[in-house]
Amino acid sequence: MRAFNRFYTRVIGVLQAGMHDLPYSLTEGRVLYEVAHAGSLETGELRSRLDLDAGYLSRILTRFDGDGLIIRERSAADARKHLVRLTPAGREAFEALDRASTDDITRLLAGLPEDGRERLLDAMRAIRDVLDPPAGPRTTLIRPPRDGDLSWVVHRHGVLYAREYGWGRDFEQLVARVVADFDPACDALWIAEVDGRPAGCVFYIRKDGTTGQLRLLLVEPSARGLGLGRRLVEECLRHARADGRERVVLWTRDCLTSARRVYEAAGFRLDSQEKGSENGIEVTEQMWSVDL
Amino acid sequence: MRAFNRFYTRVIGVLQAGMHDLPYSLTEGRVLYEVAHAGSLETGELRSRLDLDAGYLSRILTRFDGDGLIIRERSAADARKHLVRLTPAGREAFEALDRASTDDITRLLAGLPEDGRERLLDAMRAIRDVLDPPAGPRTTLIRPPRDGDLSWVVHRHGVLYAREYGWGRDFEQLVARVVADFDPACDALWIAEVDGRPAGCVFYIRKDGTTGQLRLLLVEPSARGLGLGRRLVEECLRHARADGRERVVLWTRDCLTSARRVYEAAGFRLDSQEKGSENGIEVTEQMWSVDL
DNA sequence: CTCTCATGGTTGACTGAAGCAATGAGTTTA
DNA sequence: TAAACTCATTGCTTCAGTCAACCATGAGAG
Repeated sequence: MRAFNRFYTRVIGVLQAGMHDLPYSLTEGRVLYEVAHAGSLETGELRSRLDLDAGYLSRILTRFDGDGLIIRERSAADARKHLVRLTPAGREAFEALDRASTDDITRLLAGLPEDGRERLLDAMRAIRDVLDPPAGPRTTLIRPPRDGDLSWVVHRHGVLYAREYGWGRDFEQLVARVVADFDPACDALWIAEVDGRPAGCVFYIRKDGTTGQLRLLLVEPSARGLGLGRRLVEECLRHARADGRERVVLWTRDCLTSARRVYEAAGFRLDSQEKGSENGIEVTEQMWSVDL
Repeated sequence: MRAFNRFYTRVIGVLQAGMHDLPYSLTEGRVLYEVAHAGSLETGELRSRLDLDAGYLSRILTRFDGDGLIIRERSAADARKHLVRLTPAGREAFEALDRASTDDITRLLAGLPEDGRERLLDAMRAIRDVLDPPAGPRTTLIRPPRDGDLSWVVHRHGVLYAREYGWGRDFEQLVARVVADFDPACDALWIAEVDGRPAGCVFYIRKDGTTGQLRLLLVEPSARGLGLGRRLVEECLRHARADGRERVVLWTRDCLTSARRVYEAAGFRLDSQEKGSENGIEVTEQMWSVDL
């Protein structure tokens, strides 16, 4: 991590060096940025956003005012406070700055291989998500599948169960078979999204007679505790009723305790279980069902 | 990307703020770091590594010398140059600095959720790999499959072909079926690695009689041009011979031009082709074979 | 209504980081 | 051996940013 910090400090340094021909320091640029994006802003707000010293900010604003980039005026509500907004000249200065920065980044990105940009942006998003999880309630959504979801399902099952329970090839193939046999004409699949990215899934499979089967319920560790498991199961049962089923069954293993709680809450009851083994690991297969 | 830069500047700032009780500036810390890691270093080398002004560096070194952290001595080979190395006190100062930095990072990481650390480090590695690809020749390897590879195969096929050719659910299910039907007792799979990470694959499927089939040849865009496709196909044919096959066949589509070149180079010839359509997109299915 | 105190902004003085340029010691080359 | 060059040092300067004193305004108590 420290190696990365050293490295990235240098990257940022290189990008900023490219902007040295413009007459604004980094901090001044940030001020312009904030004011440009807010339209009109109290200086106090500006100060706290950029974590600047009041005196320093005052001087910067005085200079900007002198250069005709901004207009400062007293707040009508509280004459102690000042409001700041950009003049046309200020907006132009901001846009020049913005353009210079965009150019630098474009130049950097242009030197990258095909898929590099995407990987870069993915990784950056991941870092932000980890270090500074978006505060407010995360937006969740249960939706029908799209292209790409099936391979996502296989991949995440493989990765997560390998990590959490050590299940290997047999399990991956089992998942692949379910996905391969999935028939959109009579089966169904829902994907749970958190903030626009897949975070869980469940399959509904139409069995013979009046029975349906729930399969491959998964919720990403990072998305647990949001009630997605419950909603996925509910969606599945609702669909089963609409599909004329009288009963839904599912297979699971005793080690999947959090899934079990979801099944119980949805009305499933344990019908039978038997011990088996996979790759030398003891597992207890369970069969659950619910009457609709 | 700019949002990330702003964000990460703040992260680095926070980490450095935690070290403010120590009497060294960021640059001084970097100097200590370089000298500590190099053992003994010419000041010129130091200057170019850290990209410092000669005067500024001279002053820093003078101060360090005064504080008894380093020893400066003239180079025996060229008395204009100076050599710098740490005194025991200097090493101790460096270690204190190092410890403070480690502590800060540990504290930051401790506040993260379970899988966060891993995602963070993965993402950081990805960013470095993209922005500053390890120079020397990349190490490549063709190896038998491990746990997790099957789901990787499904996932990358789904993602890459969706991106490059717009193939969707049908193709994902086709791949899933191949993976589900894969029988390690008579079939085979090889994974190509670049720098220790999966970058390609190929399946060998034993067909009836004396025929084998090559399936799901894939090389990541970032790993193309390294000859991995050729090596995967060779591995597959070698195995087919060892498995007593007289002939290996494969299906492909005419739009996969780079794969075609690999097949031709390996001795495959086009047997037949027919037009079809998938999701409304025209495709030409081709059948190739090679006699062993 | 006015006095007091809190808040917000401004200004002057100051510090530390860092760059520039002149200087001098030492080295290489014509 | 003199000229050209390299390298470290030092004085001067700039710039970013902090601190503290000060002034204007607003809010609440008597």
